[in-house]
Amino acid sequence: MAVTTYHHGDLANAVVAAGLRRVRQRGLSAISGRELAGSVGVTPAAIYRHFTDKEHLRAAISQAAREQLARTISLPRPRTMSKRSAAERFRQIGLAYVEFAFTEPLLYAAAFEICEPLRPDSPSAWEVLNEALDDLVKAGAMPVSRRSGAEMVAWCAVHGASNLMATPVAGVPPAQRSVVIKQVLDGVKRSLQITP
Amino acid sequence: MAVTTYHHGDLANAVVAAGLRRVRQRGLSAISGRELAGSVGVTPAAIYRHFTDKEHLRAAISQAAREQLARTISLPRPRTMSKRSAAERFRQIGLAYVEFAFTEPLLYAAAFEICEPLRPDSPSAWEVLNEALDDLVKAGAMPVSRRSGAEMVAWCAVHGASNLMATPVAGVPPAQRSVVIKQVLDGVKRSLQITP
DNA sequence: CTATGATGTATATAGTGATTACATTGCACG
DNA sequence: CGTGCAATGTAATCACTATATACATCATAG
Repeated sequence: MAVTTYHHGDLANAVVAAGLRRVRQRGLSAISGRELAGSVGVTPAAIYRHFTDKEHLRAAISQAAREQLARTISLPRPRTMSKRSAAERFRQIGLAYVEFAFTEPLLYAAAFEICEPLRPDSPSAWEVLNEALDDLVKAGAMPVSRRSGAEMVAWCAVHGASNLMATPVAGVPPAQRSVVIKQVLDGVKRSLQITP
Repeated sequence: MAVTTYHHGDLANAVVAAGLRRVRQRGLSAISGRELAGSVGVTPAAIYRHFTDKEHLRAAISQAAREQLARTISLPRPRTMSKRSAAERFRQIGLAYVEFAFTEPLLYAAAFEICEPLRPDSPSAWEVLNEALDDLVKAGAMPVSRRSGAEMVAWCAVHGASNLMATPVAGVPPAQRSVVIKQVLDGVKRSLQITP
């Protein structure tokens, strides 16, 4: 295999991967097609063979960030679930979500900065959440009557918390964040009448 | 007063105002210093007498958007408040928040896109919310024990709902939005044990 | 008045997204 | 086995943008 080939072979993926790396440091709005092309060892115009637009490129990167978030919150799912383990897993998923927003704030922001759904190639965060809620009902840890719309109640709370704390618009000192998260998660639990 | 003066007189404010107009249509990431300067009838470089950076300019516009949001949710506050009216006002504030995110999605997004706090010159949404919560406690519509951290529980839910529905990352058809909002607001009410 | 600092202009540079014409190459089909 | 064609990358170019510097104009304090 030659050390350098005229054709890259996997430019689209390579560019998105490089884009993700860049986003983690400078944010989605700071990426430049030229710089990305350079970092992959390719001419700027080559990108336009794989992405119609810069917006298309950014959308692909945003999509990749969303998939990374989804993978992060896809906690292992035991075959049989007790009330306790279902509730615990649900909580852990929420924690993983805000933790992702914390440790990778720019990546998290990028994930929701563009939402034109280029079809995903892995289960979305939305699907992970719904599965966990179904498990709660199946395990008897949540009344069926609360199931409808529960995704939104839960996601809104967790997503809002992540948003507000990842970029400090509210004056929440970092030391207090974990207690805020606890309050929010307890609020969801109370609101959805999750029992154990 | 001459029809045209060499000195504009109020460039900083004029540029931010023009920026807000632009943001409502194309979003914060689409503003260009040159175009803004042109639309105010001034040379591009003139902006840099008032803003160090393009980032500084964008931060000022974002800040202005935040102030507009805060004004929108600053509903009139009756002198004396019953349990019912306090709870009702609290709910209306939440509704006004998501409604703002709905009717001006790009402005709303811009408000939280940059959060370096250039000091505001009007009460923030945060302050409006805290005032409403204090009123709830004073009116006896919410137990004091729930007051601590209540801002976060409420804001996270409403902010999350606004975020998720203003840019449709979740597949929520517009017709169902109002019922989702109702569920979220009811969830907050239940979580904070607001009584009437 | 007048000079001085604040504000706007003119001009220039480097980097950006995008388009075009051309070069190279892998691969399907004879 | 070629070989020709479509896919992919390159070179050169254009219009636009942010930003810096030197200069013009003005408002106003002394």
